[in-house]
Amino acid sequence: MSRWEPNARGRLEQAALALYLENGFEQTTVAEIATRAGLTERTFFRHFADKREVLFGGSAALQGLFVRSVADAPESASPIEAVAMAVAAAGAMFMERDKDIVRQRQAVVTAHPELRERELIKLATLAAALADTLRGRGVPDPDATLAAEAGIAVFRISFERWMAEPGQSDLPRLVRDSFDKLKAVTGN
Amino acid sequence: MSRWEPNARGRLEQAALALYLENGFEQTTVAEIATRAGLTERTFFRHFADKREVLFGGSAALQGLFVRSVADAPESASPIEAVAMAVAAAGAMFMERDKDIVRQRQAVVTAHPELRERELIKLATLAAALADTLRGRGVPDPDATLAAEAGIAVFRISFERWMAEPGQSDLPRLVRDSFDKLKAVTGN
DNA sequence: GCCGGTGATGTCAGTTGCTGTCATCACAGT
DNA sequence: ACTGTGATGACAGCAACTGACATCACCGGC
Repeated sequence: MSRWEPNARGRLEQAALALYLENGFEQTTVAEIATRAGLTERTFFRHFADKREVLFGGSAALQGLFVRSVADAPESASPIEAVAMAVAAAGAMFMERDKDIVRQRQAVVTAHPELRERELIKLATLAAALADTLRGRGVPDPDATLAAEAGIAVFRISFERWMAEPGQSDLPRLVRDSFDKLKAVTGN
Repeated sequence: MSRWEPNARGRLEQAALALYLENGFEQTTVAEIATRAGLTERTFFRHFADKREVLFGGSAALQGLFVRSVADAPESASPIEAVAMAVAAAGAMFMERDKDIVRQRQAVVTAHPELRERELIKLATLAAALADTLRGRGVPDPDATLAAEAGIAVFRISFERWMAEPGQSDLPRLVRDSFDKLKAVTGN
């Protein structure tokens, strides 16, 4: 038997989500999270920069998927098409997960402004990375930034609608619909 | 002579901006800000909810201007046109201010992730208010949300470009250009 | 099979953001 | 002159976060 139980980070994430759901974000203390995970407060801060970050462990992987999708899009694809493919791919990724857990996490985040702040900066960082990848494909600014920001906006809106729907609705399809709506709204 | 110097709030705002510029955001303590303003830490927190909020005193007025502009747009205006008018009006407002101070404030905000978080949630709130006003004009979702989000994205990008330019460039014009670019990028 | 390095954790003390509570006292209205 | 009010100060306290140092199973080399 090893000295420590494995997956300390995962245990902290689970404990945090559970406690945030049960008692609310501000009411739960980092010490409580750590204790429930069988660790100490200091160890929590070795795994996560702050009390909010524990809910955003997956953002790096999401950004990687986004960036790879844009980079791998066919040369012939326009900027907005490349972005749309990436957003659809990200949507597909979310559909592979347990929707209840995704929903729980999202409920906590949207219920607490401090967590919404963190989510917004994650999405902004994602948009910046997307724009950067587009520039790498030779797309000039402001086109690159605009396409990236528009893509993230569509992603957010589609994700929200997906959460709101009860069954196993098709997220990539919602994404495509929202892109069409955006096209219509911006000028036709 | 009155018991207290007038404009405590304004003094706190000035002191905070100066200290954030001189020493950085994390390095300056609230006690220092209060002392420079001739007040106490406790009084700071009576005027501002937290250490970040002191830089965002103008956001309520900005949101008011946005919402009023959309509400007052002619009935014949499409959602995106109404939003574009509001963004242009906001741009005009910024041009009436001392660009150096605006630039200083923005430099501090963009240099510190915590402050960027706060800025992002202010803009998100603004977008939500905008969407709400559009719905009040009879625009259904997701069109209202998409138009609002697109408008805020354009605002952000135009504002950034305006900050980057040296002279007294025309912000409302940058806004119109960005809207045209968005239209082109999304495929129209 | 022992041995020193390593990495994840624990312990503890300290700073700072932020809050609750009560006291103070110029000012305005009566 | 009397009293209520509002902005402030004073003080105590909690929780987030950090730095410094100790511990000790495990791993690789010998």
